[in-house]
Amino acid sequence: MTPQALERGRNWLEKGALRPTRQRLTLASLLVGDGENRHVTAEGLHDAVLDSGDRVSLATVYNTLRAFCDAGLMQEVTVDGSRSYFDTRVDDHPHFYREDDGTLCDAPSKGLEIASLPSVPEGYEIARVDVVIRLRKTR
Amino acid sequence: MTPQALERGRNWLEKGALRPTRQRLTLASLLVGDGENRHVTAEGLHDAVLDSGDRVSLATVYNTLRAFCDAGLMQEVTVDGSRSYFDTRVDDHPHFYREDDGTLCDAPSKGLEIASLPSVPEGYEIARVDVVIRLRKTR
DNA sequence: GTATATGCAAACCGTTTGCATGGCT
DNA sequence: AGCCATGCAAACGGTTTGCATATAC
Repeated sequence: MTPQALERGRNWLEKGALRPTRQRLTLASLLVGDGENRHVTAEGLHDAVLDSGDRVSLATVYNTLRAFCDAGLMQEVTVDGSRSYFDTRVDDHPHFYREDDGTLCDAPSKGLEIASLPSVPEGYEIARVDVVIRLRKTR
Repeated sequence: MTPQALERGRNWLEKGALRPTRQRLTLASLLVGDGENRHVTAEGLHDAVLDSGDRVSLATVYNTLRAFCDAGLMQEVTVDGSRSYFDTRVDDHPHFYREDDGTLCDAPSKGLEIASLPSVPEGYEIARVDVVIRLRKTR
């Protein structure tokens, strides 16, 4: 955990008006410490914490990821019914999902062009358009 | 359960090379008996069975929906981490998801136009493109 | 007769919650 | 001091599974 990563984590928490507790700083640094977008599962992030030598309970990882989402710092992405993914990038953008290893990553959004959207039923408006491009290994 | 619905269910099972047991016929008739596409959850379909006066165990509903998917008769659609949806329409098409009541339905695919797709990572090909248009009530 | 499907209840697994403790401001 | 965050373990809900029974072919 570099000082810079910690600093980035701290700023990020501030942006969400969340108190910089030890656990939140640990998670935040792992998530945004290098300035890259990240796609994690609760379990995966928990493992990453343990690997880094720190310790945060799994329940707190869940609660904290939820708190990050509520604060608008992250976004929940649904690609696989059995697990939730959390994305540090919060704008509406397409994802690649590798079916072989369950990995999620950003798809270059410039490549995707949606020319038109179906007309929406009366009384409703579009909250978000989720695009998941499922990838399988070529054999 | 009309004779015609039963007949449709029977043909549908045949298409998937599945034995026409009482339970499968019941489910099949409810799913394709009127020729319309359907989007169901296991729980919802189970309720529909009970409402129709028949009886199939919930475990069998789950197992049978899975069997239908394996046979290529249905498709699993992931929109909400907490539940699985099953769709009788098996081609690649966009969905409307009403966030207020958790209802899933087909979006008119003619309305959606994807002009171009992001280039796919080396060694992978596109298995499917899932498009879920999340709808919220206008207030 | 043999393979396969069903039902039940128990196992399962990711996630959430209640409650007592500890830490931030 | 007061409020909010944390940890643990237990609860939870949707889904799957093991095994004995029943059914299609």
